[in-house]
Amino acid sequence: MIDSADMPISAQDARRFKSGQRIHDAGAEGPAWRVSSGVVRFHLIDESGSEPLFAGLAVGGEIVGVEALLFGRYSYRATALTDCELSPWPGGATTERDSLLHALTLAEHRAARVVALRSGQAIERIRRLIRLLLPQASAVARAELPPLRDIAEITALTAETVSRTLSGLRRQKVIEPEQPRCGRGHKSCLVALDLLAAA
Amino acid sequence: MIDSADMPISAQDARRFKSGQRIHDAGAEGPAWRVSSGVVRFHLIDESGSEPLFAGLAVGGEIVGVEALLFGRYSYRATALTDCELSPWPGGATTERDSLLHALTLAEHRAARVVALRSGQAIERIRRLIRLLLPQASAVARAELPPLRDIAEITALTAETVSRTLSGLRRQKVIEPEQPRCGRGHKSCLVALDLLAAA
DNA sequence: CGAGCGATTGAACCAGGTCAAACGGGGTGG
DNA sequence: CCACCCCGTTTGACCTGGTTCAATCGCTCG
Repeated sequence: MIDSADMPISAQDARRFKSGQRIHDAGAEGPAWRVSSGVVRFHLIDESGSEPLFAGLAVGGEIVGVEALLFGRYSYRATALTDCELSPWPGGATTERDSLLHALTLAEHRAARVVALRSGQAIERIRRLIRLLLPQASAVARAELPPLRDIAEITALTAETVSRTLSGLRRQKVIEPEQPRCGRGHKSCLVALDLLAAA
Repeated sequence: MIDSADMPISAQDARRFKSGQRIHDAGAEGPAWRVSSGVVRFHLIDESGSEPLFAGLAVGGEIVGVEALLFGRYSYRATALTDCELSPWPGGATTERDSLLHALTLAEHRAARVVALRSGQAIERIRRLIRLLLPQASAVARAELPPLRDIAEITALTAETVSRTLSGLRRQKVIEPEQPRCGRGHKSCLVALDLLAAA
């Protein structure tokens, strides 16, 4: 009612997270969320105290944290891979049944997506990930890349390999430097899609 | 009514598929299914005519082919990785809402599972896959492995590497030979779990 | 300015890929 | 019944893409 004029439906209590920010932690309580934009990354917290394992990605439209609706607690840690916006789910006006089925359909694609990000040579994996990070569709687009160690974790490569691969892409003018080196605030180079189609 | 005496609830029209058998094809019409036992493998049929790409696995309890409920057609090809049993979904007595939420929760784990199968060294991947193929829980268990090329595809290795790795495991008595070499009917070696815990 | 952290770059190494050959069992046809 | 073929598996030799280890750079923040 109050401020929902130009927002997507039922986004009144949307929450925004900046790249790298924690969304929820494994074992914590909270609602399920619908991703309205951006990319969310999941971690499986290993019981044996070792560091969290990459466990998946969710993109716009998908639901995260459903298990909390059934069991009361999240199973995974979720962090924002890119800046993103989430709203509590289910929410608003959609028919619940269709909403659920749609969510389930999207969830089926999640596995295929991460598989693709770990298939083929380093350069193919990274191109696919960059594509995923770009705002959909548009033939030429820009996006800010996450820290190399995150890219490495998702693609099952090392940060060094990612760096070398990105350098190659930069040399071929597939992506633009724009911030070649980084300091504390993790921001990496921007990307131009152009040639990326040939993945 | 004829043969449903000792079957699980709502499994009247369960269908059994033998390892390697096609369950449904991308673009075909049909119901969604619930996997009651066994492991189902998905393929994404590449539009450009190349061979199908591995796109995920579903295990007991999960729902496959939901997209057909919304769009009328399957998005993936599904084949039986192990002998398995499916029944049309939704079916029977469960509260539909809970059933959907549960399905959605399981779907969230699918991505984590395939990621794990493509993480770490060859031997770890294969151990994880074997674990997945074994009937749950039981400390010592047996299962028949799929053809090496299937294992290779799932773990993002080559059939040669899989063969060498399995030979190693056989040498270490982690798995048992039982059918070391194979002919036309693809049946591979059987497995004993015992040492598999140390994955 | 100095510390800290991520990115970059180089050099050596190795796990796994690639190519090729041989094997073995089941199925098929004679 | 036997010979042959097909196909998945096994094994070897070699090669390479990516990892590992380590040094350096650059930016940001204190």
